[in-house]
Amino acid sequence: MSLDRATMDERVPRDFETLRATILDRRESLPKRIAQIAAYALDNPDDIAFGTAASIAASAGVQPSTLIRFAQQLGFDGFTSLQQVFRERLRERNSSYDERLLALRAKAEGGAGHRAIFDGFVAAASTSLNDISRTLDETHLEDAISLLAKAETIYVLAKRRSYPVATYIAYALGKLKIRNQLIESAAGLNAEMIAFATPADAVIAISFSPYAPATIEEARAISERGVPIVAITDSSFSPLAQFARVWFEVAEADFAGFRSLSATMALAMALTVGVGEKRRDSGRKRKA
Amino acid sequence: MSLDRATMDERVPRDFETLRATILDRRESLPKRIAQIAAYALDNPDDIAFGTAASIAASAGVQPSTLIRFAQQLGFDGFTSLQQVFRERLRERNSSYDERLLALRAKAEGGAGHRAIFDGFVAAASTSLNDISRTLDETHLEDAISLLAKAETIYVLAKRRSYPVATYIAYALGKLKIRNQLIESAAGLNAEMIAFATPADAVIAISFSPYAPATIEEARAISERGVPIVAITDSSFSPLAQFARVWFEVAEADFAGFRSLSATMALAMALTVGVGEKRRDSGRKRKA
DNA sequence: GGGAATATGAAATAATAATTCCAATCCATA
DNA sequence: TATGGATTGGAATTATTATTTCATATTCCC
Repeated sequence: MSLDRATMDERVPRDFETLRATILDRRESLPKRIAQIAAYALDNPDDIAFGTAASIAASAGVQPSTLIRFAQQLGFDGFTSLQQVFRERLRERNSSYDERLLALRAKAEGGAGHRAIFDGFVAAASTSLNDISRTLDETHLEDAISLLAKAETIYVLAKRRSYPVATYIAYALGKLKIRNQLIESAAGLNAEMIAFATPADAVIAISFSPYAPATIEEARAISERGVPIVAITDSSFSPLAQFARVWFEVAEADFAGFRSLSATMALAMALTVGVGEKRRDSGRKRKA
Repeated sequence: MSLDRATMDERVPRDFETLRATILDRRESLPKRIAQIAAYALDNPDDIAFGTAASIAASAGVQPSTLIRFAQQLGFDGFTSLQQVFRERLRERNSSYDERLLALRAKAEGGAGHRAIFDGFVAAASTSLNDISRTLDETHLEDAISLLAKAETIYVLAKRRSYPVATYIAYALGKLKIRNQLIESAAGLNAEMIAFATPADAVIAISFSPYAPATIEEARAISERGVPIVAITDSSFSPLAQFARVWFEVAEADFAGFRSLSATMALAMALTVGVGEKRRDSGRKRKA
């Protein structure tokens, strides 16, 4: 009976996500001006974190007192404690991209737990994506897609660490109804498989140091038959590069001895979908 | 003759990097207490951004007046304007990551070229990594690793879109000399393969909506034999979740109809390497 | 349409925080 | 070691900012 709001009401949201959820939840039932400041808060969280009650109120087009009522309605005892939540968010969202990576990597290297391992792989993947995004050569991409789009059958060649990428390419090509053939080693019939390839086909070959000898050998064999190769590899000294018509240099970061595949995956998907689009377009053109 | 400091001195550093450089540059020539607060500022920039002059001074072990002198020595007219620089830094930092993603995604959606496709996949991968990094449940990770580390043989079960992850897990487990078996569908001997599994083994199963019927069916069969399952899937309604001892919810962003695998890959690698570490540790303990 | 409950605006007040000032201390140099 | 200048500590002062209060407006329900 004598329990007041603060005691009987829900707990005060202590982190931004909870706060956000609470606000969205109550949106309908809030008075006009309070709703106005609520919307402003979610749209401009940085302003709430740094501004003064007066400046924020002015930007949102309300009175400072309304801002304080808003905070109280959420269970805080004033604007200041509401603001803390917005500031905490900025601290934790520790996130210049680079700094977040550094933090992740530091945690991964310093920390001992399994979470640290996970962070390490996330950091490696992010770094790789970042790198390739900066360095990818657009003309190479166009060239590779043109080349592959003309192929009757696309052969996909990769072993060991790169094999997952090959299977994903094969999956995606299949989905897009593009004829393709994964050169697998299980049955030992690779040589025969390669013998079917003609210069009207094309190959996507993927290999990173230490280059799987089988990949190199098969790439050589297939290039000698005049089949054009698009290679994804990690340096210009790669043996794959010398057989390739077009090749991409992808630097993958590693963690705990395992390199990320994220950049290679992104490139592989871009090639695949790019070929799909190109075929659709030229199909349309031919009909038109 | 009548030119005062503010007029004749160097420009006031307006951005954090310049400020940082300025401080580092003068480090040697600063008086003791000022140097103390300078070091503190570079080490704890967030505290400067959010704290009050008094609280910061206390943390750094100096008087508030020293803090103000420090600001003035750098050319600011007081602590407040120095603080602005630290706040600005946080603002820009935050937006940079999100804005970069937004920019990428905008280019990907707006742009027509093949580069746009590539950007789309990079953005999808980054988003996924970001999400999983926030949402991953650490206790699940520990539970899953413990469970898998005890297994005699780890079975890996995934089809179609998830298959690349399975092959990478199998590759990595092999590298770490952990006995494992990829449940492949090629030869149609899956049922027999599953029949070898015992409760002393464990399974990593991966499936996303639309769930490959074979994966679900095999997961059911193997769980009925009492073999514990660690599942990676995309929602609590996933049929995989009901068979699993531990399961992870991974939300992958998609682009052009193909979902990213980057988050799943990172998690898969963390599990794999985590198991490797756990086994090494307990092996050591047993010997000791 | 009238009246109570609720919401809002604006200014007064209280709290908090930045800045200044001055005495005390430290340090280099003669 | 004495002396002047620079540096520092701590309290007084000033400025800024949050909060409260109260009068007014709006809304909702009977």
